[in-house]
Amino acid sequence: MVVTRFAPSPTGYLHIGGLRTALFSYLWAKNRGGKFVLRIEDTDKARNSEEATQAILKAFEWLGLEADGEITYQSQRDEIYAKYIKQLLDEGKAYKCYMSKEDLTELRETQMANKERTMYDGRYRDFDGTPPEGVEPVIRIKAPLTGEILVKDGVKGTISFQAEDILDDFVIARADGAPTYNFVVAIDDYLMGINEVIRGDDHLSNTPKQIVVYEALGFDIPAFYHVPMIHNSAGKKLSKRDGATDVMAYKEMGYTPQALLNFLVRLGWSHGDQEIFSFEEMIELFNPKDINKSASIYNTEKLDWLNSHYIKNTSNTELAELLEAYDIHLTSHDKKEILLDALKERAKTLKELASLVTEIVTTPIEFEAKAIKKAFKDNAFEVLKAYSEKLTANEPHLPSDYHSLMEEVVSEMEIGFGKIGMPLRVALLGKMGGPNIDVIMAVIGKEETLLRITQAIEKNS
RNA sequence: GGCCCCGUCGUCUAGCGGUUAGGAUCCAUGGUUUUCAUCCAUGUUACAGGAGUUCAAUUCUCCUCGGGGUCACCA
Repeated sequence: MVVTRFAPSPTGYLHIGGLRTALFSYLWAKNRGGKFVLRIEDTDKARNSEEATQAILKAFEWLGLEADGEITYQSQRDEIYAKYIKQLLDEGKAYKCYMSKEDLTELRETQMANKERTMYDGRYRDFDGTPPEGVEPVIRIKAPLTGEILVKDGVKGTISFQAEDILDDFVIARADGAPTYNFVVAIDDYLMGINEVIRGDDHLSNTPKQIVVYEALGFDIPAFYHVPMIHNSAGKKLSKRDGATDVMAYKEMGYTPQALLNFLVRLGWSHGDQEIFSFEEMIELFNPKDINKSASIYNTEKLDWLNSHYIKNTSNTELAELLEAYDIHLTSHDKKEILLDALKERAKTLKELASLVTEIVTTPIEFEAKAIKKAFKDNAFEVLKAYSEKLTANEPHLPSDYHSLMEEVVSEMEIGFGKIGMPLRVALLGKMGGPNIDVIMAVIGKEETLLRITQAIEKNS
């Protein structure tokens, strides 16, 4: 069974890049009928926070990505790691290194000065003398010093590293006994049964080290898929400094989970020419072998397009519910269908949709100068008054009712349609643009329409 | 700097030796619309460069250039 994972360190909110690799992992697990598990890498106590973990979980919940099984917290697994450290020590595959931090720094500086590769010199690798006083040792793993390490990657192909280029006896446990990242990752992935690792390609150069751990412990090596980074417009790795990378910020901006997921799945992955994917289709069609090799630049133009697409294709009932979050209460409005049908094709985000609704249901307080100049000229007020009289004498309900009355005025006064449309529009909204006026009137009703016409004439006479 | 990865329209991408190099987005223009938006149509724009291999290279190889990632007792 395929088991994939997402393993964030809880140092902040869930960001776009993390979400994409999580999505890929989730999709692949579900495609294979396998499991997607979550592991919180919270070994760095200074930088981690419980709020960050909760923020990540909340984002997952919003997007409908549910992890299978219990969440694993590395901070609760010290005993497990200690056991494996002891095992390697006992087997002579790891050793205690008594080199002080100062000596290490000095060594590194010397190497840098000589333009050599900075690496541990292995001075305690075969040490069997008396340890120096007062130094708490770190544990180092005996890494192969020569030979080739192959990383079989499902995205990039097989990558060859030379041990002498990249490896030294790296630390697996700090002086305080805390295990290090490359060590625990390998152990956890193995113990959690993870056999397909999908992660950012910034981890590619860590992989040989993890392979060293896998091999020292006799673990099976999982399949790796290193997905390319998402870059900012400057072409650099997307970071929290780039703004708008908090997944939950997209909720606040009025994006739907469906649009965000669709946008992200197409960043670095494609299925022919298809652009729109339902969640079910993503699961059915996703395969990590189709992931691109090259990084992509983060640009939200397409997200806006997708979001408006999904808004247009969302039922009015559901939209009304989503708008509750913006303090717009339409769920029991009798003209809900008419209103939302007219507005949903003009909004890129739910937030925009909310403000469009507000614009219509709110009586205008101000009138745009440009609009007044263009609409309230000639006999505009005469036309508006004529329309008011028509309204008063009738009981219109549907947009078509209001429209018919406009037609009557037009034909009786022998004017063009624009002569009534424009002034009426500005009287109703205080500005140009917007949905059909008959729709607006049907939504706000006869009384409100009359009121707005009256006030428009009063305020602009 | 060492090591590793990458390089098709501005952006997201299709392509897997022979294509008028396709789609989407963006932008522009036209049509529809009383307005705006939607929608429809049309259009501009790309194989980083240079050597090979081949009858034929966007596609395979090498080099150059460019970009990125990574080099901790962080994860």
